[in-house]
Amino acid sequence: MAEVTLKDVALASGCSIATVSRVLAGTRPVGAETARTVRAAAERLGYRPNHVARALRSRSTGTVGLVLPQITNPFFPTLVRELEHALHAEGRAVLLADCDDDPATEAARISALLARQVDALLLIPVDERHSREAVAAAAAQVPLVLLDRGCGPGVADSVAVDNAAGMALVLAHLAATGRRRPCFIGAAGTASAAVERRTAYENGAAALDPAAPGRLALGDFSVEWGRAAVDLLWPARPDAVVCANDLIAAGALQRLRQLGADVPGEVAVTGFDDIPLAGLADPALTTVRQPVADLAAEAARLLSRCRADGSSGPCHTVRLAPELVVRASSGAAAPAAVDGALRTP
Amino acid sequence: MAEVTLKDVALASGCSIATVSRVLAGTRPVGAETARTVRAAAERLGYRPNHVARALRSRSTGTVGLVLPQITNPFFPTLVRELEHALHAEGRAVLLADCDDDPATEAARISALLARQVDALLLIPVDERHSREAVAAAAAQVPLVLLDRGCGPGVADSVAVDNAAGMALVLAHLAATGRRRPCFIGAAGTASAAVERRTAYENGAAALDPAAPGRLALGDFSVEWGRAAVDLLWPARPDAVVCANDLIAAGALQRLRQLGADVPGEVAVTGFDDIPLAGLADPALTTVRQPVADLAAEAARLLSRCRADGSSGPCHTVRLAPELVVRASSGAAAPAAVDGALRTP
DNA sequence: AAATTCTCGGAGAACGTTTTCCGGCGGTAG
DNA sequence: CTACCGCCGGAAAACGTTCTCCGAGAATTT
Repeated sequence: MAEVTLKDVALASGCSIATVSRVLAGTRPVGAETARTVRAAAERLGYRPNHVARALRSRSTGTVGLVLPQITNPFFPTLVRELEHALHAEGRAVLLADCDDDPATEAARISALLARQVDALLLIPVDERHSREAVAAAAAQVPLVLLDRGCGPGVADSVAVDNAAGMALVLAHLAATGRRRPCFIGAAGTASAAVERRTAYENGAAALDPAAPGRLALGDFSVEWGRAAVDLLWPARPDAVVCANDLIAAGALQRLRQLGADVPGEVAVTGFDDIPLAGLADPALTTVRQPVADLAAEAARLLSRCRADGSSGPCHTVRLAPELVVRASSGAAAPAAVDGALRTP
Repeated sequence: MAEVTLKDVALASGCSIATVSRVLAGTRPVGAETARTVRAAAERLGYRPNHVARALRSRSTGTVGLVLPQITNPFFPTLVRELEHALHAEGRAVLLADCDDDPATEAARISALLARQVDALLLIPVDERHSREAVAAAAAQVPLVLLDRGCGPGVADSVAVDNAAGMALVLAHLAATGRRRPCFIGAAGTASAAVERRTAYENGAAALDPAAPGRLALGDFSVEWGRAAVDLLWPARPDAVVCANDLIAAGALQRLRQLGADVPGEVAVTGFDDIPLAGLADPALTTVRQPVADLAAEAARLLSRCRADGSSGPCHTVRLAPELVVRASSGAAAPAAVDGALRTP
């Protein structure tokens, strides 16, 4: 049925396969009259080019692999969406791979994708260190852009949000609204987002309180850890809980409410990423919004670019500016709570 | 570099291309000695089969297209994850397409996928009615399994949760915990999930209160609508708000809290789907959990099956049983609130 | 007017597989 | 000893494109 090939069109239009290909692909000028005939025949027969054959011959499949740690991480879906749209707009298809947060699975997925001759890879590494080898190997074969998280220096092009700037926005906001005893709930490990946000906190918090950089707890990027960390940090009665991402913040918020703490009166809570959940939390979460659409656009741009290059040149690292989104969770502090002396239940 | 072809292996192992292909693909028995040599040569040279060439010759790309309305809908990521894993386990790759909740985009994505010669399609239709034509056309070309939502009778195989059973579980639970004046916030339109959940409510709620089926508000599956609908229904002082999905329930919960309503003392709230958000809401949301992993497994199974068939046979429709997850939002009703007379602020 | 370039179209070789067909070789049966 | 039937291996034809040559005629230059 739908098996109309170039040959059929050629036969129907009375010219050669080569000519038909040229007309349809526009690779070379062709006589106006012939072109018309060919196009008419193609239309009439309902010709649809066979991408597989085209890929075999032209050594380009028009697909890019998108490898990510866990699609269920609520930060990723919006990113995936933007990427899918940006790529589709260029006529490329997206091969999706979910790594289950496991570097071994990640390596397997990468080589599966490579075996399928993807033109390029978009990759959010699972782990800065453990992903490195597989990523470097892949980068040697196809254009590869790292997203959101880095993967060691000089491995591949990368585009991410400026985590330090984001954290600085948060701290400036807290300072401006009179918070003086912040603490930090972050993630351990070597993932670049974890490291950058943590050190940005440590560097910036000292301006508020020399002891502040010391008040931090490191776990992972989960709601559960947010809950647990509050139990560790709350006894010190901070007036702000700065979280390394929104999931942690959601957990912290939940636990603080359980403990009867007044947010934001007594203690402010901030997140990072601005996932959909952030606006729904109670109180709504002050957070740092990642410029997801720009991230995707930039990644797509880098991809086209490093395909244009031979393959050489140093790695480009693009950092995009985040935006502070102030919501209820960092609203006005209760005036009485200045020194933590009197606190209403 | 990585351009090792069958020809190279053949040359290195001193036998023909055909033999190498047979050894590596295992399509035909081959002498033990030869096989060993070939395998050794392949190993040594680091041969990786070219999936594109294979696809061209064997007319099977080993890819399936996954088309969904909006990856940002929080119910989908877990489903996508399970599907990706199930498919990858069979050695198939997933081509992802996001439709932006728009039937026209959906049609475009479907034909793009078809042009790329996907072996099959997994599709969550945007709209029961508007998706129909494109879906039927696609189903004529490749095996196609509908997921989560139907698309009119007899169009294609489909696997979904038993929405009626899920709603029945909710109503039974509400009845058992003494709720007598339920209301329903649902979605308008013809999407099968919307229709099935709505009619299941209408049928089941009459047992609690003859007037209950009348208390419903229809909008869409969003948080915003959940908020808005509460303003419509709360004046009638229901003692349970049954929502058609978790997003609506989250919005309803938020608005009810704003209005000072006591959940669950005064009014219970239930959702549907059990998205990650449900456990995080305050109070945690009672909801109906979809058997996502089973859904994915069943879809994968159907896919392999209808590929085995010629293409004929009637459509199979698989309905999986959901599970009620009881959380705080439908806990014990306040004993005093029986007739809505006295209500504590 | 002859020589050169330019334009347009066709024949056919790739691309890397799978698969069909065929031929040789050893064994068993006639 | 000849005929037939495995078995195993090779040659070569697909699969549907793209792209490189080539050649014929028209257009331009010398």
